[in-house]
Amino acid sequence: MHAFRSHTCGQLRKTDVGETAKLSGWVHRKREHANALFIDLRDHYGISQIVVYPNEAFYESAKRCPSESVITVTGEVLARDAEAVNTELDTGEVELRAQTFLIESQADPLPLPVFGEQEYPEEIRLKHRYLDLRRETLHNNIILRGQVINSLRSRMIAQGFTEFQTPILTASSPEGARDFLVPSRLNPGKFYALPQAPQQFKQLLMVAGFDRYFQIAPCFRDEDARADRSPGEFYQLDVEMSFVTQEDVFQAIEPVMAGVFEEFANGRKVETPFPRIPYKESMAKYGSDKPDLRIPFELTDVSEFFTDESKTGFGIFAKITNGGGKVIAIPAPGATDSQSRKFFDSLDKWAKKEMQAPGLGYARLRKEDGAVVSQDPALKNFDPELLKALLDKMGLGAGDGVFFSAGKKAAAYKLAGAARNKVAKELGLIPEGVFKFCWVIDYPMYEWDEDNNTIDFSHNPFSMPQAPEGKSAMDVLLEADTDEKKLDILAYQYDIVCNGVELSSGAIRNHKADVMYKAFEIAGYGPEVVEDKFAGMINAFKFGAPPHGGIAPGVDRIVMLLAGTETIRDVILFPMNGNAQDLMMNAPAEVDQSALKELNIKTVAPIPKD
RNA sequence: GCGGGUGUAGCUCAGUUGGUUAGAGCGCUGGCCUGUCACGCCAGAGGCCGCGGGUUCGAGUCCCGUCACUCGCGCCA
Repeated sequence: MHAFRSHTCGQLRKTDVGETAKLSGWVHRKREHANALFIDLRDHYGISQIVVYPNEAFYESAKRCPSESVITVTGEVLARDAEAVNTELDTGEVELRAQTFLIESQADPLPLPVFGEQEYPEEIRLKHRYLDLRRETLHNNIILRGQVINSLRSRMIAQGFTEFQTPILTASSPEGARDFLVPSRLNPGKFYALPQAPQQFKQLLMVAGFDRYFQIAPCFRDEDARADRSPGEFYQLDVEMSFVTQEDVFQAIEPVMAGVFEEFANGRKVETPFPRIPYKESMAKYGSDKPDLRIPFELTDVSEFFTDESKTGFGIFAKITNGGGKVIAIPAPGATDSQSRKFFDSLDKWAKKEMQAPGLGYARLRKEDGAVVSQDPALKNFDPELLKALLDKMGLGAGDGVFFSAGKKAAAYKLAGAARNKVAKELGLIPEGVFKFCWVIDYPMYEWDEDNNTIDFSHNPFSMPQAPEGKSAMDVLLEADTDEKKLDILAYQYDIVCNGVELSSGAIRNHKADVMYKAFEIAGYGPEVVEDKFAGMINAFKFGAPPHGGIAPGVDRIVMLLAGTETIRDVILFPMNGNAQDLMMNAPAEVDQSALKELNIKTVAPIPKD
């Protein structure tokens, strides 16, 4: 018989009754009864019940064996009596009567109980990740992750893509995030950067004629964490294709995404085809370029209703709208009927505290003398006809509520978009069990940089500017002789979004060197910047570059959506905490002076705050 | 960098307007129980109330500071 097991803990069935079996695993739970000790023995595959009778020499040792110790048990497979069958377990019709009992590895008292679905503090979970990973939910999430990646790979390969491995030690890449730097021993004073994405490499692969590239690519960005953004590193399904239009990229990727989501949906619906929403429309309707389409209501620009203070009796919004600002209405269907005043006040408080906004106005709508009115400040003194027009435009009536986000255009929409998500969540208006995707398209090429009062790239500087029939991208750039015209230029730049989670950006790339120089010139960068920062790529484009484009959906976020978890850490094996520290491995850490000396590096004390 | 929340037993939490010896459940230890499977019953151990300062006759509770974790803003095209 094998040294450790003849079967796994999830394997034994009624057909094995009478056989001698050997199982190894972790002591999951113990139950001592008057005349028998029951042990739930767990491994990766399942749980089997071990029964130990008091006449066995090892009874005391088994009884004292701490939870999560690893043991090996040999014994006879017994059928359970009908009333003793556990229908919850696949192995519940049988049990193993222990005849030998060996503790392979005894466990100390646990900092983190494995049994049960109790929530535990992040700090302890991360420090003892190997224990947390034994727990069912996390264990299953990680298995799911492996299956999803496998599915993505096969779907890409089936479409004629080839997987490539691009360098990890490379030069600073053009993505715009902070780089992780790696000092070079052989080149004193110089540094590699870890790739923020294999962007230039995949474009170079197109120049090299490989036509269809993909990679489950590790990416490194030194930016602060969020619930859906792991600090430091993440994986994306990096894709690039030659001789394609934007539509070709959509046709290639949409079936992959829809397919993998359907494969692991587990009863949840995936709506296809994915709607396409222009960026401008997305901002207007949802206040965001990552709209959650599950939410059954949209934003409305109601600025025009608030401009005349003599008709609204509400000076603040009049001042804002007359000063070029916006008032954006967020409906709260049924909230006046279903919620107390506290609900409305708490959203205002949330806007002030969490969003660091001036506030969120609200109005509760009730029927009085046949008309729908509100006694809350924003609408209280409204001209009746104007109020009716406002409510008609938004389709609101008695029993509903409405919130108002007011301020400069960008800030007003940003708060409104966040409020739309918040209101829908609190009112329980986000349906579970459905994945609603969309493509957000037609991103602007440039945006106004408020801080520096200049025009800058709004997204990826390597996107191809859109040009109408008969005109070239170069024509479009040359004709944009005012800031206004420059800001109107659209790019072949797109995002794919699912349930309000941004899965990926992508673009048809700018493969023409002259157009690239011109595009950078508009954003205020001379040719030397292009040549210095993006040397590898721009030089390659001078030797015959195919038109190409691609996309890079985030693997962690895909798994997160499929696993239904709130934080991205729940689909990552060994995540770092919010301060980008690995509490288990103790990283980052100081290193020996000798190592620094070899790298020609001296550290200095951190500059004290003020 | 900024803001919110949290911090009480190994873990999840309760702890009233400041008032005697800070509690419960889970876990742990010991005992009991003829079959449990979140077993049940009895008993026990376990606390710098995050840390530092202050107010007060008296602080888990109030004030100031600080640290940690977390959520968000900035940042991440």
